Amino acid sequence: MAVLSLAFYRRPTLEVARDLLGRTLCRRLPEGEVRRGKIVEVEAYDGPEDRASHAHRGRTPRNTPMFAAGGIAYVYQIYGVHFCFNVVTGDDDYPAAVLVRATEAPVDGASAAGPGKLCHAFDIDRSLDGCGLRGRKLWLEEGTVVPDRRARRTPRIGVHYAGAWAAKRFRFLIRDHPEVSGPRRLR
DNA sequence: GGTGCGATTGCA
DNA sequence: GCAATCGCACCA
Repeated sequence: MAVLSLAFYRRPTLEVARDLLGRTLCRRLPEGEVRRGKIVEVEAYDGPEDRASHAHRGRTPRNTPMFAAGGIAYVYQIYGVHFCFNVVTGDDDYPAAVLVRATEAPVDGASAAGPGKLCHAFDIDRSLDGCGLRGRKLWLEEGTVVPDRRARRTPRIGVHYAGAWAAKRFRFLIRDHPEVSGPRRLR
C-alpha cells in the first residue's frame, strides 16, 4: 500500500482533514511491531486566526511544529496525562494541523476512539513531536477513500472558548462508524 | 518565579 | 460531576 506523499499534506488544511478519513495510520514500535488503524475521525486547526488553535497566540516552543511545512507530526501533552497526535498541513510558516481523534483499533482490544486513547494504542508520545510522516517510525498509507455520502462534518469538540471559531464545522468523521469518539450528530 | 488552565479520560 | 496531573503560556 502506497505511503501518502508530502504533497498530500501541503494543501489547505480542511481538504487534508477531509481526505484523511479512511487512510491508514501506521506506527512501527522500537521492537519492530507495526500497528495500523483506519482513520475515522479528525479535526482541523487552521491558521493564526483560528481561536481554537494552539497557534492563535503566535509561535511558541510547544507549537513550533505547526509552523513547518506539512508532512510532520505535532504531538503535545494535555492535562498532564494524555498525548494528542496531529498531522501538520499546509505551507512553511502557515500554522495548521489536523488532530487525529480516532482510528479503528490497531491492536485487538486496544480502543483508539479518542485522541488520548489513540496515542496510547499506537504508543505515540512527545518523542515523536516533529517526526516526519514518511519515516520508519511513523507513516500514513492510502487506505480507502471515503465517499462524500459516508463522510460527516460537525463542530469541534472541547473548544467552547473559541467564540465564532467554536461553531465552525472543522470536525470530520465517518458516518455511523462505531469507533468515533464523542457526539456524532451535531449538525 | 508564581499562577491558571487545557484540542481528555475514567471513575464516582 | 469531577479529579488526575503537568507543560506551557502569561504576567511580574
